Amino acid sequence: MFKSGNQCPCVDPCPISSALRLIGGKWKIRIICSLNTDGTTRYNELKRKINDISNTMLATTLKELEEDGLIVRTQFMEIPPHVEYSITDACAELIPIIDSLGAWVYHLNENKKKD
Amino acid sequence: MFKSGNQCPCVDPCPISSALRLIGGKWKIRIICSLNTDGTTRYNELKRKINDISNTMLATTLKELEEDGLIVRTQFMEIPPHVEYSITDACAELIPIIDSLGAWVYHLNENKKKD
DNA sequence: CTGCATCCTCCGGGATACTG
DNA sequence: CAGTATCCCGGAGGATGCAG
Repeated sequence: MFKSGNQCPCVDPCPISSALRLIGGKWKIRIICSLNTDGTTRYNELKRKINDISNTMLATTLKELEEDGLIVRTQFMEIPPHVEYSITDACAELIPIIDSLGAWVYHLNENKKKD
Repeated sequence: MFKSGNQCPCVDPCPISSALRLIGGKWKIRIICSLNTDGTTRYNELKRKINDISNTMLATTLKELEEDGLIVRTQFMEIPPHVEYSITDACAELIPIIDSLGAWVYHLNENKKKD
């Protein structure tokens, strides 16, 4: 198993690179953070909150996140259509990790200002 | 300041997206992990350890990592040239974070197998 | 040994229009 | 409302050769 505390094996598949593929790309973090902050959200609501994202990218990114098990899609059989998205428990466990990533970058930039 | 524990502000510049830009791309994690595991390493040694990387990508990626303050380049004024690379303290602080990312992906995949 | 210059390919991502 | 279909472009990344 993968023991936390180990160094990256630097072999394929590198688990860290796998993680970066899951949350990489231009929009995934934005979507995850939005769903985490505001909870369950509908498609068009999400589109309004995440500025400048196109339908193409929102739809394909949501599909990828769902396939990777990071978000859940709930479809209500109504006319007009009604679909809701929310993060999974696995994705919730990711939040503190990416949060510490943000803190790390903050400190990195603070130290650069001193130069 | 950026307080750990906060949600991602989902505004530009998102600190998490900034972090992903610093360590994203095809080779950065590989290089960081290699330098972290093996310590100070010369250019060609690095090229041998990181399989399939071209000179173009190794050189440009190393330069980016150096500009971002993640690695240090030490040049010895010799003929033939002798250059050594190692991670900075700031980069060392990143290791446990990306390590927990790896652990997170591992558990994500384990849970998928049960389906 | 440690790179840089050049050229090329592929695909992430955007614009626009259309649909059940 | 919640997406698909289609076309397109720029930039990340690869191959090869040259240089100090």
